[in-house]
Amino acid sequence: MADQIQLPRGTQDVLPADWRLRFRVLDTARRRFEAAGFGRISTPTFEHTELFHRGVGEATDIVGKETYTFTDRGDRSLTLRPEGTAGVSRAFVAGGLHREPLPVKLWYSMAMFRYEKPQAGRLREHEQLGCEVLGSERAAVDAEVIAVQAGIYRDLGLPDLVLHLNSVGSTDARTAYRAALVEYLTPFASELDADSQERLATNPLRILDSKDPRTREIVAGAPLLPAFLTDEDRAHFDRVQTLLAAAGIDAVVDPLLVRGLDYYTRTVWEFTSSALGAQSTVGAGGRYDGLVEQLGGPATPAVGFGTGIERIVLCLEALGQKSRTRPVDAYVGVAPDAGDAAWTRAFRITTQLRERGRAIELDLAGRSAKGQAKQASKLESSLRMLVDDLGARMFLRGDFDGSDLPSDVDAAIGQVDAQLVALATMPRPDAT
RNA sequence: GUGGCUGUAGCUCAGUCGGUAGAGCCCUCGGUUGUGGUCCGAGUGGUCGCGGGUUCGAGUCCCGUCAGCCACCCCA
Repeated sequence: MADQIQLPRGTQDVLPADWRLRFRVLDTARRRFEAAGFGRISTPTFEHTELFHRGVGEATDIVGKETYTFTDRGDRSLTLRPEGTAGVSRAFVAGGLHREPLPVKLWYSMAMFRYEKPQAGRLREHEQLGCEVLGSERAAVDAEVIAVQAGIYRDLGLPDLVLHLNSVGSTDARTAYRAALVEYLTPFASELDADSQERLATNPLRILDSKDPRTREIVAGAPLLPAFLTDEDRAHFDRVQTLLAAAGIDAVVDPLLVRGLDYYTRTVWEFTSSALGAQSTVGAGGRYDGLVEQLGGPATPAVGFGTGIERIVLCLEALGQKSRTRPVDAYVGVAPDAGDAAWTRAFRITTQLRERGRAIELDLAGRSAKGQAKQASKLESSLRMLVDDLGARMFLRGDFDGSDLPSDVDAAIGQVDAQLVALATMPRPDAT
């Protein structure tokens, strides 16, 4: 055998068994989004590199050191999307959605790419589910987006979730705060950890997030962002909290919460779960009132969130949850010593029952009669057919002889279908 | 990017002091059973992540490398 080709680092195959839980996540999200009036959107997997530089910010880790950037054969610089908001905002303008009744509500589920050191819950290619609402600065939009996100988690039954909430203020407030923070921190510059020293110049707000003990001591005495919020910012944030409370959603206000992307303004939040370990963020979001304009569109306030599907699945698995496959309605097998006529008959029965919407498993493995019976049981089929050259017999669970089906295929199918209807209205007999 | 732990069958793992690889599950077949559960038996399946080194001999010891995991970092 030739050498096996390994998975690229930080990627994964999603096998049928994995898809069962993922489908549940996607179905749940779709239901929640549609109930709230969201339409689905997809954007390209790669964009012009400039989109992320301008939109997300060159000083951010995600764009500064984690992108997959390449030059294509036409000498264009392209980047695999590391997050969803920039692309959706671009599409909002390019697709003329800004001329539709505002706000426009969009949801997506798309792969994201970040060159990071892989760990559980941290992949180089991962899938993010998320939404963006563009065209309204009302606090009700922030609260609605958070409520949809919380609703998805609640429907899925995610354990131990905590919503951390903060307001980073409007652009003016942030500029003023940033200046004050730099002024406070500069005398301590040599005592800060290396990363924070660098950020003093590039992205001082992120220093608030540092876990370095000495940096934290210094940060403890720093001016706090809430003091710099404008009256409008404060009123907006209060309103968001009031609405969340009205929706029965608990939130912990965390004045040190700062998000890693440059475009956030005002409300920012993060859902964490103790089930996840170090990568504890299940999903996070925020308002980004300046982004669309920065990308060349009309001034458009907006809010959104993203949540990692793999991390949700990890939470569900921590609960010991496994999703079951749909039980098959009937199992069709061909008698081991039968010939082509029997296979043709079995194939007709199978395809025609499927036309009626039945889930039918045809024994393509050519199992023994006993093997067929075992397999039918494993698939939770309570009805089984054994087809030979002359006709077919139908067995119910525990049935010894089976009953002969009409040799006419259409009549046989009608009889099987009627039996399935009858079984559906009866309690399923338990295996003994 | 920094530090640490771990890589043996499709899965979960055992493998002693270095002596040419095992179990359970899964899958297929057979037996038992008023026949699809139970139980019993058989079979399929592995260059021990990969590459070097030490040795008469390496799954086992050493070095490198790749990958996963944990913490940092970052974040969903």
